Amino acid sequence: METALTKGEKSSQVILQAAFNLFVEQGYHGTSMRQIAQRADIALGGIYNHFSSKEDIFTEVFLNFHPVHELIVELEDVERESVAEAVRLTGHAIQQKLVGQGDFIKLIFVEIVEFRAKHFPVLFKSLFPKAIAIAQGVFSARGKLRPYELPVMVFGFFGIMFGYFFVRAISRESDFLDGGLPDLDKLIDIFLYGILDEKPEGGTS
Amino acid sequence: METALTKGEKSSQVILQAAFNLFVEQGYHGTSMRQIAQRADIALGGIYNHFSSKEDIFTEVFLNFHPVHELIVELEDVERESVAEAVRLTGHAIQQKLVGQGDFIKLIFVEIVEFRAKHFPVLFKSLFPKAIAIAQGVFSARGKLRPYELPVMVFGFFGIMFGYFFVRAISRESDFLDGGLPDLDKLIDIFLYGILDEKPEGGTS
DNA sequence: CTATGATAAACGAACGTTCGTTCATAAATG
DNA sequence: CATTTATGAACGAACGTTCGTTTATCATAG
Repeated sequence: METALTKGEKSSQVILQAAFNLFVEQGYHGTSMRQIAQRADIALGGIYNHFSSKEDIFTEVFLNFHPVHELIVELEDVERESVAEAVRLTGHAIQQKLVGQGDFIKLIFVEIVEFRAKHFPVLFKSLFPKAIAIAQGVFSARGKLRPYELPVMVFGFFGIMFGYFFVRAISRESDFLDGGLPDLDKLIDIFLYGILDEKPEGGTS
Repeated sequence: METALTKGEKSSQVILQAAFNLFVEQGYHGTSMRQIAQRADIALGGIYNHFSSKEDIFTEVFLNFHPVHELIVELEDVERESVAEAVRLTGHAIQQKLVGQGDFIKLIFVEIVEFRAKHFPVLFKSLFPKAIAIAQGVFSARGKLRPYELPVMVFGFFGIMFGYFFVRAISRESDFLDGGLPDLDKLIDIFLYGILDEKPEGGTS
């Protein structure tokens, strides 16, 4: 047994994973402690040995138990040969990390609707400095840019990515698009044409 | 009294409005029938004279009681002198209708998370033909376009708008941005640079 | 290597409360 | 007066949490 976790720590992780899955499947108020207990294979009362309340579990899940922290670390190492390549690699890293790891965006929906985004400032403040540094790195890579302020470009890129995730989240649940998801690379290309002063090299179309 | 509504119809509308507000404030499972009754100023049991269940209320709210239907009608009349102007006017109309009328986007979050988007195909199918017609009209207005497929451009625009609403929804609840919302016109400009073969006239920067 | 005992963890019945819904009855409507 | 609408008490089920108890864990003592 090479696990460095005590039994209690192991149980906490199992509970958080079960809660994460249930929260994105049915929301916070739509998930009961009994469901969490059942999916974590732990007795109902046992949960309270590790967490003081249901909301305590959500707070822990929202602040720590998701892939955004790993994502930030990965993005710090992204190649920055040119703006176009930096943006493309960043987009793909986000897609792989957030889409690959299930419906992370839905956890944010839960936070906004069921908690009025009250935990968000805490998460945001812990990510903000690193995110700004990454953005500056990406958009100051070699390449002539139109004179947009950094936040405008960040939100533009952000919008393209979240629009993509949003459509994915809906169409995964009920595929009203006949599987016709938009091509992320083409969306990124539109963004690149939008911010670059000249045609970006290596486009998809 | 010039209202053409019977007492029952009037009550139905009051109930739907109360439910709409509560659902976007606290989600579906976070809202109780007693809260709806109280805010609509109707006795608890009286609700069931108009709706057969709590979910029936949500379905009605989600499919009919929101501003998207009016929005579609407005968009059909948008000026289409050039692609740039058509896109800008469309963006502003969406902003005014959806942001002005409160947090409509949060109703979609509730639908995705708490109902797994199960009502979405119904809404989508009722809007799809008109939406396609509008999109074709907007993007075939006078102006040379890069050779993107229509769905790619629609989703790109959609993403820009969605990202804007998303940031608004978060920062309205807990203003972690110090009120520094992105400028929608600049975001639309990025999109226009992205799809147009030449500089769009009348930009903001 | 085993025995011990304090602590940590797991258990599931039970508590008080709130939930969505129903019901008998009364009031308002037209 | 027949029908629609409003009322709020009542129902059983489900909720989050607590409780007394049992079981597991693991450093230390023998």
